[in-house]
Amino acid sequence: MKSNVNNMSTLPTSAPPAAKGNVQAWIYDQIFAAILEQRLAPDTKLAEDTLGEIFGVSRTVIRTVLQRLSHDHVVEIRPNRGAVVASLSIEEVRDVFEARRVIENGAIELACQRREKNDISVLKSLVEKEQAAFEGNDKGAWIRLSGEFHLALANIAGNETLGDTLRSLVSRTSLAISQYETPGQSACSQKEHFAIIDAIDAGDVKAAQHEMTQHLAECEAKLDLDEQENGTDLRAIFSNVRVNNEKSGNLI
Amino acid sequence: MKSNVNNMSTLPTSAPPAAKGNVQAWIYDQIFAAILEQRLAPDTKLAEDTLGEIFGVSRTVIRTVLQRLSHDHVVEIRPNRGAVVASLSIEEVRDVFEARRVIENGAIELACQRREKNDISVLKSLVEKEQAAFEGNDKGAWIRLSGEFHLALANIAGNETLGDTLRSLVSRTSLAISQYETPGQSACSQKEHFAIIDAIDAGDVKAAQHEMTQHLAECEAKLDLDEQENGTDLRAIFSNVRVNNEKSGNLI
DNA sequence: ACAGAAAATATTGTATCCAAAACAAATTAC
DNA sequence: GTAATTTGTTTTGGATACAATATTTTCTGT
Repeated sequence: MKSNVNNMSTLPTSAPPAAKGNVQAWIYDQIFAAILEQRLAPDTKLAEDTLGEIFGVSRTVIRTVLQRLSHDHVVEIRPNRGAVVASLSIEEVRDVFEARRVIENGAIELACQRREKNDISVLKSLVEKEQAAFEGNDKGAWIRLSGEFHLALANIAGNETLGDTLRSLVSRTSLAISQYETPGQSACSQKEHFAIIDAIDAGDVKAAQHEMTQHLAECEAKLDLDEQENGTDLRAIFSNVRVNNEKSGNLI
Repeated sequence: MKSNVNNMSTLPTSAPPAAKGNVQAWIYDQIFAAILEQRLAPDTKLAEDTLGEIFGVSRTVIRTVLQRLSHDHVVEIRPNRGAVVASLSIEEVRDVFEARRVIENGAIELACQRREKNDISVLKSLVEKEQAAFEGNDKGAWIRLSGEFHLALANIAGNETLGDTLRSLVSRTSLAISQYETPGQSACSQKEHFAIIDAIDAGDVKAAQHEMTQHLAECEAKLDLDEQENGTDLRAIFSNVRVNNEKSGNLI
């Protein structure tokens, strides 16, 4: 009842259609995976009717799936205006990384207390798979496996609540990457992952936390998070400009 | 755009019916508040039809609301068997408190960095309201305000993601209390809240974290979390008993 | 030709309807 | 009388129909 391998919080993969009755879960996974693997870009409209036709179900079930996805912060539902693939503001991306630092360092503390013999080897084999995907240029698999490593870590911590929270944050990190990544910058994070594993293996909480903090900071640094022309800031950028329209006609 | 007072993650209160169009949000708040204030006990069945009649809407909107509540882990939806007020296992309660320790200690670190002049007084007035509710024996308000304090703290930390996560955890804590509280044990947590505030006011991260850890541990200790006869363990408890039915007739 | 208004179209929100599953009751077999 | 099966009722899951709200297109006046 308190094993480390059951009920693991995992990321959706493009699994087979599943048995009957699970259509809903299957569609959920399909859309989720498409977003995480960046086949659906942020702000893409997700019309209920269209999706219903694609998956051969009515709007009803699409609607519940979209609601679940919006709870995961992976799609955004705007009242009366439908759902779109979520788009994170720079502020939100910073928050997500900060939250991850807090939660994952907490998870490390617990993982060091509760780790069992073969936990470390499980982690290592995950990172090896990740490395293979990276070297094979399978970006989708790489992003997914990279997240899977962090979830496996939370899993060793043995706290399902914390694991679920992290799952949501990891998904949003993938979204953030697809939105803000800088072209050539996909460096190998596996080295950092191995460093974290080694510190945990040695039972050195502080060191592991330091590596994790470092790792997350590097991930964030690889993104292009400089404030630039967003729709909302357009006004500020052109604050010096004064145009002759009827409302500001008395100025200048 | 980065104020500490806007977009605060808050607990639902029995607010007025709201404008038109927001019926859904209103019903959500009504049910949520009823659960948090313990007017709806864990495992209470929440039939779609009944709720629809009560609130004068169709099952469709009730279903949406129940789905949202289940995302918050406040109700549980069992496939083909409807929704009930969520009931936490002892394991889950422990996880929730552990997760809160991790997240709230992280929030304290951030709050100490980012606190502004009147943040402390806001916290203090919240705890004073809490004390009033406690002394006035208004248990519903007390539980809500007690949670509100923790959310205000996360709010000062200025990380909305962390705040949302904590909101969910605080709700589940209320549920845990209603399920596992020991009769006479509702001691005043206000003293501990004030201690946390003072430490933050002094900018002493370590001390504040220590107080928080202590506070959460005391809350958890007030609950009756001893393993006892759960339905699942009945079999183990009566493992010595052998009854004469056709299947075990050959034994004894 | 362009801006604004108005009509047409498309999409979401809600209610209702039907099918499938779960639950409760009653009947039957032993 | 008890256990199991069958029947009837209730409740959920999903599809469709209709209403309300956006969005797009067309039309009109300057």
